[in-house]
Amino acid sequence: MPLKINNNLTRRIEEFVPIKTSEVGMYVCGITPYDETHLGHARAYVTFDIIRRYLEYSGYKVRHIQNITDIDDKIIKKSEILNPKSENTDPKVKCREVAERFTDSFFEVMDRMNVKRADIYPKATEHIPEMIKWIGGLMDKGFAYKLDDGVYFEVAKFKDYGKLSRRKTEDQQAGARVEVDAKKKDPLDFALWKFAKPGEPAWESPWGAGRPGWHIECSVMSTKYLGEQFDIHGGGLDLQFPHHENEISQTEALTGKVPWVKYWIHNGFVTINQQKMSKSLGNFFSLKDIFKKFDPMVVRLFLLSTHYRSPLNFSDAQLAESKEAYGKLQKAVENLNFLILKVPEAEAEVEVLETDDELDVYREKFRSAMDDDFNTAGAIGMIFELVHFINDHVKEEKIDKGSLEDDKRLLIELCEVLGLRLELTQDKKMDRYVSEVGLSNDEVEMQIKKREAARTNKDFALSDRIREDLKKNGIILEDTPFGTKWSRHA
RNA sequence: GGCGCGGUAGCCAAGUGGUAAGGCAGCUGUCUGCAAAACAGCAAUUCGGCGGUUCAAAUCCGCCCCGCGCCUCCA
Repeated sequence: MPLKINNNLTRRIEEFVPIKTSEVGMYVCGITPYDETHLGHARAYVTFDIIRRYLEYSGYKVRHIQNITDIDDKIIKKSEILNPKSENTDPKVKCREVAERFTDSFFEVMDRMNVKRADIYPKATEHIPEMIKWIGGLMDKGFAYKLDDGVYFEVAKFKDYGKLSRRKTEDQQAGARVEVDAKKKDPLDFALWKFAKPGEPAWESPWGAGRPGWHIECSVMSTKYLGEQFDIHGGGLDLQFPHHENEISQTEALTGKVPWVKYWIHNGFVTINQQKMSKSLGNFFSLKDIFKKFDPMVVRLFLLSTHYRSPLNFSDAQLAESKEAYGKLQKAVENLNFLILKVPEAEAEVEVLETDDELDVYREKFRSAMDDDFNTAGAIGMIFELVHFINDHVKEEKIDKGSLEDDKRLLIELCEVLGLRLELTQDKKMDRYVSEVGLSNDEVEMQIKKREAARTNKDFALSDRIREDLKKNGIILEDTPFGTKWSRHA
């Protein structure tokens, strides 16, 4: 079954056919680093991480570019708040400090969420000469004009304006909520270059010192690293208009190559109490705060439990559900690890082969869910069906080590496509546990031996007490036909 | 005013014509010294409402109700 993608440009589910046979160029709109990364950002970047991972799983080589808007009004504003005003400090340096601080923080939380790094993270400030060249080109072609506060793109000159967001200029209530700049030829015209006010960071340009407008960087940097036409461009749904619409206008106006981008993908919002989580409403939760309560993998599972285009409502109760669900996945692996150590090799080759065939069914079901516009919710359902199969399989009398290893391999494989680590987090927990509480593996094993002796002597009061004491220290004991299994739960 | 998303069990959520995945919570049973985990079973006779098309509709069409988003910086 071929991969199908909901293309926001055509508003259709389309078969995915990249421009080059086996390589995919993907550009994702990145952050403006002026504040902590929040759950809404996480949803966007986890979504595109899944798209990238699944494309790679499907055999494509993916070139993933994600920009960092390291200069803009919000960063300037923040630099003035964070640094007490000082005439001696270079505004560019002040802005860079803000951008670097929050960029570092962004990478830290994304790494914890197991989001794969893009191939390149181009920064706006490092592409100023290219942007100036583009703006000059647009001026030469008659798509741009200069006012006393900047250079603007003239929307009326670009006949396809609105093709992504399905907006007609005349239908919009221009100035409904934001005052229209009377000097602009049309309220929809947008800045390509903004002239600097005193004290603002500025770069020289043929039109005057200033900084780039918001949209130009994405056109310039995406085409620089992916070519004048490429496969996928994505970001949050809130970027569709005006940001992506404007990007299309200026790019296609300049290059004349249509379509600039073949597939447009937008992820839905995270909401709180059914309202959009956003900086402007102030109802956002930073990932760092969420991680104080929930493991990053739990957050990831939570984000993937809804299709990427649907709204996703955030609440602690929902995350708590995801935590339980994630625990069930971990439990299955723990269980397999335990049994793999205890169970002998297969006697008959035949049984192993049968298991392989059965496992393939789950892989195929998983793939067909993912092929359907990256239906992670469906794919997770399939993973749980596999877990169910494994838990059932494990109870059979004739289980052998080889088929248990096959079970584990597939479970890990599918979770890995979704970026869900099952074992590593567990290891991290153990490290943390040992360093914080100081109960070593050997000490736990010793307690278990003591308890086993007590059970043999039918001293259940003692054995239960040992189990209780360990539980207070986060060690869970479970008795199985193969002996007592233990695990740590932070 | 324009454009768009959604309404499926107590909660979350897949499913776009063939008779309701999965997760969480709950109940019953099996297993266990007791637990835990797991497994088995129960739980929506039904998919916001009303009509229509069809042998067949959560899925297609029409109308209506409700929640939300974009049109402004935003992932």
